[in-house]
Amino acid sequence: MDLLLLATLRRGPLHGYAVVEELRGTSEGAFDLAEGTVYPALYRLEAAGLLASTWSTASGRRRRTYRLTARGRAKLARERKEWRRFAEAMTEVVA
Amino acid sequence: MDLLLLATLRRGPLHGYAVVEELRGTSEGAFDLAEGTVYPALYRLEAAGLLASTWSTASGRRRRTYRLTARGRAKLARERKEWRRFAEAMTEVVA
DNA sequence: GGCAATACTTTGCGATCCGAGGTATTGAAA
DNA sequence: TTTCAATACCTCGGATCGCAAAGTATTGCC
Repeated sequence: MDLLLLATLRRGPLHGYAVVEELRGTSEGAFDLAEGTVYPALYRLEAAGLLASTWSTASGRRRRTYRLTARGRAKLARERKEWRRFAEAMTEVVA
Repeated sequence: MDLLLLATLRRGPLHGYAVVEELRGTSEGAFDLAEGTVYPALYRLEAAGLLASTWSTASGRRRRTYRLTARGRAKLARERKEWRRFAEAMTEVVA
């Protein structure tokens, strides 16, 4: 989840709902994450200092927009490495 | 976990402890799973009818040897497909 | 005799995913 | 004009699960 969210925000800030839709889109439905999953995960990442958020209003709806912090970018880099290592090991075992 | 264990047993039966060692080996330490993880997972898979086990004794030590059932093989095939789909989606998002 | 390795078991904590329900606003359809 | 889908957020509770930790028992080496 952490990697998923950090990666989704790597191209620029997005608000929570947009993150959900982005993930539904780019993964062709493979990651159809419930809001009850994504929102708490975003809070967690912000609490950990990996994301920062700001409130705004667009067409009468309040939005909370998240962006990567420096630590978030560093974490993303680590997580990507870890994912590659994991995927390789899986391929090795499952092959 | 399920995929990991089913895949490890696809070449033939192994007893629990051997499964742990096998996973440590083929993944070059990437999957250093605690026994408290593997044994309960094996019980779960057996309870689900995906594995079957038989007791034996080798050099004074009792062993529980697991093998894939027909349903286990079917499950393995499904899980492999699912893994590939997941890995592709991850690559798409993380790329 | 002691200690590492083999082999299996159980308990309990912490993390986390998700379904389900809730609030509020906008805009289009009926 | 009322209703409903879509947008956008929040929160609770159940269920699962990985793992650390501790325990039992045997063999075999030092």
